[in-house]
Amino acid sequence: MMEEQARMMQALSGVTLAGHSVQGGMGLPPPHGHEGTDGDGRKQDIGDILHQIMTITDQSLDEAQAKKHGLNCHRMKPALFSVLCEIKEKTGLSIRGAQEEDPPDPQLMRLDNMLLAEGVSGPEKGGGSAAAAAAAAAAGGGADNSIEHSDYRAKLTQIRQIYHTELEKYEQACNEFTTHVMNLLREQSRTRPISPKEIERMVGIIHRKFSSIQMQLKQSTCEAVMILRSRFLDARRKRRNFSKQATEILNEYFYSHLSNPYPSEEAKEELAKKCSITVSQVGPERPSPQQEIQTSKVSNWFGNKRIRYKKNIGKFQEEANLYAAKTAVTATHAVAAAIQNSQANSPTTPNSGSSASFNLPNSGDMFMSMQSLNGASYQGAQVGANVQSQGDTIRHAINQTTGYSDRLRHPLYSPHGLNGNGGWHDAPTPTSVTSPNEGPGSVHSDTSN
DNA sequence: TAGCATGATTTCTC
DNA sequence: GAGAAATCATGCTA
Repeated sequence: MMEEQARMMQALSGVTLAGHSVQGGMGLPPPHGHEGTDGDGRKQDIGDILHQIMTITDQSLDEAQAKKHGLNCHRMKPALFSVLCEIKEKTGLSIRGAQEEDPPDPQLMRLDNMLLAEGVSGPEKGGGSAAAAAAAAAAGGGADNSIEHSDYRAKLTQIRQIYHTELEKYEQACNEFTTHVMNLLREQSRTRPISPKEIERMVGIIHRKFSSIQMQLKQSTCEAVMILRSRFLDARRKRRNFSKQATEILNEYFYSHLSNPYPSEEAKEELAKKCSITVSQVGPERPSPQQEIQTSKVSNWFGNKRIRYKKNIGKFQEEANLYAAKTAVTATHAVAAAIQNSQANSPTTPNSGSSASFNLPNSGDMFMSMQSLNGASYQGAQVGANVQSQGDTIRHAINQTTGYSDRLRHPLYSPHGLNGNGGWHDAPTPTSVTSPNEGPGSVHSDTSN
């Protein structure tokens, strides 16, 4: 430091002051009239001043204050000050030259791009829609995942809000600190050679420091988004078993349509609605709409069931028999009740039975079984009005119950729909899918398969 | 905790 | 795009 000052002193004795030589170039009037000795006098004067500046720190506070005041009022002060500023500026420029041309930080660019892509930074447009859409595509469903998406979006919005709040805070703090430092430097510039450029430089340093803090914020925000994303994707993989009731409904449908276990979209929706009661709960929380079985889940279930059934018919035989027996009993009771009902009521008012909304057996299986139940074809049974009426009522009654009537014929139910290759597609597709007695709430079997 | 059950996902085919 | 088949990953139970 002392060496530097000495160098400056040395430089000052011959250096230019804003382009002019010290001697006669300062615009300062010679203190005394003798040209020959004036130069030496001024040099001595400047030397004195510099000596005083250099030794000011060695003195007591009071002495230093007094000397400072004297120096401030010295006639040479403005000139000397500008020279010092010039020297500082020159040295500063050489240091700065290397620093200023910083290439954009690739790490920062990556973070910025990611935040933009995730919808955290940049204009708000339903934050993270791209990510959510990607996740939706991965899930293989559209609207089915809307609930999860809304959760994801809600959490992303939270992150976005926190990010922007923190960013604002940082910017505010940066501005406040910058203003404070600028004021301080301006204040000090009265006693120290601080040029405006130097203040600018200082501001730049402060901004760089604050942007490094911002980078940390961006980094942690990115991490939060990644965690959220991975959790969201993991959540899709998590499963909870369907409730017993739901499984029974699905099984009933499956075994009643064993010749063609491909529910149509409507059937899937209906089944989804029917099964939406719950999925089995592990915790104490109550079922939410999120837990409702959706049509895609129904598709999954049927896909799994078909495959597993086909792979191990023997194992599922028991289950099939169980459902057959169970529903056969119900069906028999229903038939008996229907006959009784039809006899008690007016013969001209058929279909006055129950109004169950979910007619599982409105399928080819059911229609075929009706034929066998009547001991003749359905068409052949239409002999008289009463006969027809009774036939309709019985058929309706069975329709309203379960439709495992084909199993009434077979004490041990066999999967007649499976072909030799183990596929269902070549199975005898029911000729009539729309049973003559189809109700508005009935579920169709998918004939496209 | 192992082994089975089962819902979800991925890959491939038609 | 729907379904088959394989596979993954979690839930459940003995």
